[in-house]
Amino acid sequence: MTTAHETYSISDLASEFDITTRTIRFYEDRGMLSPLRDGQKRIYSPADRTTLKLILRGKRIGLSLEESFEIIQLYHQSPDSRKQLNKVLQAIEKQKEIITEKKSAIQSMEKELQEVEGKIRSALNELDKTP
Amino acid sequence: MTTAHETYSISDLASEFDITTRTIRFYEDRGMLSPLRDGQKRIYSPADRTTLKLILRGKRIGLSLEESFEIIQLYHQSPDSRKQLNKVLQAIEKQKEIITEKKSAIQSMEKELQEVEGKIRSALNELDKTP
DNA sequence: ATTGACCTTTACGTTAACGTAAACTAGTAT
DNA sequence: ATACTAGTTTACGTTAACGTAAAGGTCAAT
Repeated sequence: MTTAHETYSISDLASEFDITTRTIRFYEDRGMLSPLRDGQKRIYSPADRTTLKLILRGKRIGLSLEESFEIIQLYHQSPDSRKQLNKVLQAIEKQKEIITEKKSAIQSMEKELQEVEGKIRSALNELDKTP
Repeated sequence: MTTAHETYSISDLASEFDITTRTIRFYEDRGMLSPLRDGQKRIYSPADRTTLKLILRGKRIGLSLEESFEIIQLYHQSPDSRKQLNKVLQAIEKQKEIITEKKSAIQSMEKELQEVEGKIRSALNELDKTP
């Protein structure tokens, strides 16, 4: 079974994720992407694409690039020693806490939005009763 | 039944939420807080405190101050006309979509973190088998 | 009356995360 | 040959969200 070995140009990724090429180069500057080169041109692998996806997903839930990068490094790394493995486990626990905190913030917000919605809807119902 | 009518100084709120007074004044500058005054001093009500809490919660899930403010205005407003009520309903739907999007981003991230954790744990188990 | 704790306004400085423009290159199309 | 399209580097500019003084007011306590 061979892998497709797909590649992407910088504008491929830019248009797919609706960002500018400047943004992608900026992430590279920050050490978060290291695409291959065809002469001068950057060639992105599926792994690069995944990295980019993770960065953008992190942003959407309020992670800084630095924080997203920490998580990404957890993926792209295969530690061997017990010591290394345990370090990674600790890092994962830390990230899970952060995520848990965000989850609860979102849940509160969702709950309150629904409360407000309920009030609005009953106000509308009142208006319907006695027009 | 009387309400306690509690008040807070700026540093009360700053220390409670672990932010600086500068931050609180900045939010006021942006029109998100409008505390009463005792002479020069700012006096914050429980409603102000709630507003601040909502701002900070918004931040934690990646909302800009502007976006948080939109949500806050949904709370602190009591519209009367059917037209107004429907507008608010639309705004709520919009916010719920945003929140839903963030929820799914968080869930993906949580899921993947647990996958990585699983791999690490089984790698540790392997090491335990043949030491 | 002076120290200290807290408050105020005003204003320039900083960081993250890009935006924007200039000047250049390399391949493709007419 | 020329023009177009997509890419490149370099570098100054911008916005959001505060940080960090500076200079001063107010009130209680020593």
